[in-house]
Amino acid sequence: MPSVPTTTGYALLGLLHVRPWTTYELAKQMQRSLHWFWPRAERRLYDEPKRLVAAGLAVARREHTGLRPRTVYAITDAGRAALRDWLSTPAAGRVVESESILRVFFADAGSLEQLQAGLDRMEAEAIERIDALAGLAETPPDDLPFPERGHITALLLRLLLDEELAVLRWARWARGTVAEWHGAGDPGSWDGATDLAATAARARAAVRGG
Amino acid sequence: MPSVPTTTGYALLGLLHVRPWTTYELAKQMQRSLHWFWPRAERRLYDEPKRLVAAGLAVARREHTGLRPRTVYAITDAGRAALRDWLSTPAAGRVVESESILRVFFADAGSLEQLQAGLDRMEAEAIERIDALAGLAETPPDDLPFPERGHITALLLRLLLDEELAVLRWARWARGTVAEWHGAGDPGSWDGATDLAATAARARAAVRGG
DNA sequence: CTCACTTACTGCACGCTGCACCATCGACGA
DNA sequence: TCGTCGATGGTGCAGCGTGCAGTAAGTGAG
Repeated sequence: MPSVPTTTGYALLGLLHVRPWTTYELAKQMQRSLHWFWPRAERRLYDEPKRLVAAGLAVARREHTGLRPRTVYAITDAGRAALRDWLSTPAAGRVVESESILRVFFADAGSLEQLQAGLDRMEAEAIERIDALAGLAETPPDDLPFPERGHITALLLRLLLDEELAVLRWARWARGTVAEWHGAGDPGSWDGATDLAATAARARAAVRGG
Repeated sequence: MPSVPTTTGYALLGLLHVRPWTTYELAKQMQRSLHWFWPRAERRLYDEPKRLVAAGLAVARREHTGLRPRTVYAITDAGRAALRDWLSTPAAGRVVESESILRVFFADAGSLEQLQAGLDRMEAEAIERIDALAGLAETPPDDLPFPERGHITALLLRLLLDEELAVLRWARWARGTVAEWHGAGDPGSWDGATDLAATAARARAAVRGG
């Protein structure tokens, strides 16, 4: 028996709370917005709504475009109630998965050039993501699909942009730092311990300084 | 046929490159370090090394503690070569999964109190993680398990701490901001659009300013 | 009319998780 | 000496989730 609903189910329910969508629209919307903090493959979005319907949290309506069928999902009152309740339950912790960081962690198994290429790639990825997020942020309020949700979008985009900026700044700093190393396993005269102590002190101060 | 090896397989191979480990030690080590950027359940670490052995990238040695058997894994030359080659392949993009952010995104389906509790929870989680990371960072160099890898640890801890600090600062700012809202769906007189435009401009400037 | 792109899905192998379950070892106190 | 508790060292299984291949119809540009 599946655990009705999963977090992904609630994510879909949240979208349905805004308005009804076809499965395809749900999938696209997922890529455009939820993708940044709840990435799920398109494949998932063809099974999950069926479970919401089975649980009575949504209803499906079969429609047609010419001969081609399509399914439109809408939230039910039970669905709205479930969504509201879910917002009070404890959230799972934040998860970061990064192959790039993993490669940095094992950099001493390879060459300095490999490490530098990885850092360049991380900087480029951060810039790409910042460009995309800034593009979303610069959408004039009149063009927003759901202007009544603009304040929430503003809140979130600031978080996402700040996270990416932290990665970007780090990548540039790291690139400059490793440029002075003698190899991936040999930092030359760079004093990592002192730098790290300063970082830790800065972090402790930020925590206190709240 | 499995795709030998998966990224998790290379992660294990990277650990074996440092020294041989028992499965149990691999699992614990995974929780302590890789967990921050390549989280995998302990369960996985009992199957994955077997595949490395099957592929000839590692060897297993059965040992005994009294009657209880245990398996010690070590990397092979083929394993070292595979790891080196992997470091040159393109990395998958960074993935962030956060139920907390998801709940903020759908905050207008609930109450202002629910949103505020979520933000408090995010701040607390960030502080927890910063404490843990700062604790690692403050380990005196003499106590490091692998002092020859200290420069890499210093690089990484700075990234992880900077990311968490960005979340912490945002959570505090967001908490102050929503305190003036009239409801989760009603920002009162708060001008999110202007704030967002400023954030976007700041981000664009940071990208250029490299 | 053709071709490329979008819309709208299904099947399947495999990665991965969480939980339940099993068993031994070592240290500690009653 | 016995009980028991935490660390060690695993396996089985249901179910979530991904990526890719495959199928098919609508739509617009040239």
